[in-house]
Amino acid sequence: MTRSVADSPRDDPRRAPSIVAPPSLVELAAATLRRMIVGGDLLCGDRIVENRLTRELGISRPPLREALRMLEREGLVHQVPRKGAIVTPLTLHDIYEIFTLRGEYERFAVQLGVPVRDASRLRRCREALGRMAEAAEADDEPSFAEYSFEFHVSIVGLSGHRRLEEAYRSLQLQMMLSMAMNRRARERETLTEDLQRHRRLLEVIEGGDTDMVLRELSRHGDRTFLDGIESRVQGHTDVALEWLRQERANSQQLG
Amino acid sequence: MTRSVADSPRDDPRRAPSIVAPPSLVELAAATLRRMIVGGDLLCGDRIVENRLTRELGISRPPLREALRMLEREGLVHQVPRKGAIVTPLTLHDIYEIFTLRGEYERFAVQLGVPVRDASRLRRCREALGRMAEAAEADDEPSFAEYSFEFHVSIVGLSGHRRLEEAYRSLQLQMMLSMAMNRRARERETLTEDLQRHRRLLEVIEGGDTDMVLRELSRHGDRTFLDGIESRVQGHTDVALEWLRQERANSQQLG
DNA sequence: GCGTAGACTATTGTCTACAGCAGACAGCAA
DNA sequence: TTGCTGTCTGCTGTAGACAATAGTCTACGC
Repeated sequence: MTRSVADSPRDDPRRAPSIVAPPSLVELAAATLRRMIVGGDLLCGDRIVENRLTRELGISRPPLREALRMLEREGLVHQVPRKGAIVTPLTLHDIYEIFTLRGEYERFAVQLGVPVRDASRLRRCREALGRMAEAAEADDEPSFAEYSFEFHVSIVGLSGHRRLEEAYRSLQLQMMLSMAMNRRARERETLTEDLQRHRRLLEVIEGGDTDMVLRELSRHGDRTFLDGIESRVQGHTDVALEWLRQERANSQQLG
Repeated sequence: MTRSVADSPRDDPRRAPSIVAPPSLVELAAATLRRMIVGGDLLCGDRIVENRLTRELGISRPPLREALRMLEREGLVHQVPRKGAIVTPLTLHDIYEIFTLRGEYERFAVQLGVPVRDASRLRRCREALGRMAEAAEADDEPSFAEYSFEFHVSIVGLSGHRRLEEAYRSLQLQMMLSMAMNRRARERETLTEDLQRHRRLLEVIEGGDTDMVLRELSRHGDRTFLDGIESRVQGHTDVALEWLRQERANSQQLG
């Protein structure tokens, strides 16, 4: 794995392009933790004991604690004073929040970024898609998920809106966390089919018709994930249940 | 000042309601730093030297560093490995990003939250407005800004969407940072006029007509702040300049 | 006079150690 | 046997110290 799904964006235009990007233990620890969480090594609600992790990662507590603070603000970790940290437990309401907000981010990004002005941004999408294809070829599901993540972020990146992209990246991580709860749901769909969906999306984007992209996005969603979700999580608020009903109705209508 | 604009939300429903909420030095340091930054004690681009701050705040470096990590993810502070931290410098493009994304957040929140279902959420808005009125009465501008901040956050809180509210809170802090760059612009408008604007907004919200709230919001903006902004910041991208032109055209048309 | 190499200072990155609090368990009493 | 209380262990919160690196200033050579 050459680049983690969880690395901080290194392409901040404010920083002069340096030949070497010296990593700090904090960033490395944060990246590793993100991988562990979205990869399913740590499940929702699991306690995160600092001493144990320092042994596993081979670092001392201060950098680990700073990394935990970062993940806390990203929403992957929940810290309670004097009681420690746990992987954020997700309720159905949380999943409702994650999906709806992600939808808004994507919609706004497409409105800003399509038709595409900057060719280099499109290249970034194509590269991610290319890596997805390679991973699908090799039947390497972790890598596929990683590059799928990068692909979606790069789509939002078309907007040229860094804050939007960063917010989206953070939320997308939470989405991967929620999906780590039930991997089985995704197995129904083959990597190849998934790849096709993404390829079609990029084609529509290159077409430049904003509305058509929005329609394609609305049917793009990972709705298979939502099947039977109520039985696997708690926190069933009214709005969340209502949203779930709507999503399923749309899903049937479209596909 | 009983409650900082920068305090973390204590009303997380996942945490059992405890009699005492023991503060940690990290949170206290983060709150203090936020106040210093949005209050204008630290200006954009100012270096943040850890040792100096530990002396000023009377704490040691580890909690301060953790606080800095939090502010970094909030976008108020920019850290470069082995070179230290600075208060995030803002370009015109940054201001474009902050304003546009904030607008999207507010729009989405209103769509979800108006008409209001939960009366307790409305009470929160009214309380913030009440405190604004008190501050205006006393001609206490810092407090007024603080409660205005809380008012806007509580408006977004009507949506019942915690992640949206948190993202909005973070962005609103950056907006206050950008406004700290030129306090003069706001002096033209009296606190009373400002209060009236907010009061009208809340009335429209209580009316329950979503579209009408959106219209009111679109003319609510702090556009006086944008006057002559180009000369005070750098980073003039094309999209940012185009946006600025649009904003001014809308501003003239509406008011 | 200008450029460069060296040392020095200031600042960040990291680690170890100690203090304080929370939860668990055992012992005692009713 | 059940409930309470005291102790005890493990964890987090914080502090201070050490190591490493970047920036700067000075002195030397060309």
